[in-house]
Amino acid sequence: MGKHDDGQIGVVAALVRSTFLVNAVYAESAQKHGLTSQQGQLLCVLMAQPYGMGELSTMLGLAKSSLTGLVDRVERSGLVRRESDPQDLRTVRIALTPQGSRLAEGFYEETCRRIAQLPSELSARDRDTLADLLGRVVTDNKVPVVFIDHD
Amino acid sequence: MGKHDDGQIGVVAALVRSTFLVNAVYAESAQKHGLTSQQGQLLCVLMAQPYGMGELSTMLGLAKSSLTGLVDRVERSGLVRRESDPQDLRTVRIALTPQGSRLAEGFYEETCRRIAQLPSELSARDRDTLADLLGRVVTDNKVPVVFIDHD
DNA sequence: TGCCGTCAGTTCGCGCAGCGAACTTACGGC
DNA sequence: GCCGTAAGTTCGCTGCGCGAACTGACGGCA
Repeated sequence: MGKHDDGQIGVVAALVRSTFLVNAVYAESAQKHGLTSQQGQLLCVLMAQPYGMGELSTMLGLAKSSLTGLVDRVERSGLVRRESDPQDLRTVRIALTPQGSRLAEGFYEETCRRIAQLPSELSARDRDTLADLLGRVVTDNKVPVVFIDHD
Repeated sequence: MGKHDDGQIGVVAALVRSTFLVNAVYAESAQKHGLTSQQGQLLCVLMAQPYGMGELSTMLGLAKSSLTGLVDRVERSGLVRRESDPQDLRTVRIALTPQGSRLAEGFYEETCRRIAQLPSELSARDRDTLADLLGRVVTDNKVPVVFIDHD
């Protein structure tokens, strides 16, 4: 923690400030697609597969009641659908509509492009190292898969 | 971008997911001090020195009208004060009150501690490397100093 | 069969966050 | 002294997030 002799930033400040940066880029990209950050995040999670409200609540770290509203708004935009499970009438599965799927793809693609540009000054080798180290931090801390990798 | 052969995560996903992680830790730490993330961020910025509304607006990436409300709420809690500049009666300087300064110190200290724990599985050497690489990303992209390093 | 604890999700009321448009006041040049 | 401009505020709006209370369905168990 704290500055090093050579003026290098501490790992804590680096994490916080890069978070600030990614937040801004993410929000900006979402806005260009008519979404909020939270809505974009929801769509990205649903790209993998449909989930129930409880699962989404856990993955996104939100109270169930917060999720109801978020899904409501996104459903109202026609991007998502509540599907009921005939096996268990209590549960609901949130799935992307075709329109939502298209929008999610577009948002995901642009967001990836923008975020990929952030470390563009780094060498390919350094980017790999960064991905490795950050990836280990992420897995060590059991961060839910709120953003997937595609091949 | 995309997964590597060895299952390593891509740099984009690593950035997004670590951002998600830091956001959560930051919010949790703020909450323990009776703050929201945004209020905590404001206090951290003001730890360095007082700023005008316009400067804060730029640094935090918010509209001026958004800042008015944020400062209002924090001022109402007695953490911050609007000081008027006799040289230019239009401008206002936002400064921490003694109470706000104490709270900011406590919040900052705990947040640093928590965030420092995130890469605790990494070797000291790897943490340094991570700090270096992320620090370069941050400076390359001209992220405002929303979180400082102390020695 | 009927009851009851539990689980999934929603509703409600609240305060915070963020925005743009319109406004107020002060500064400073001419 | 006037006018363009700059700094902040106000207003009305939507979205976000929470906890407490509620509804309805499931499933065990007698």
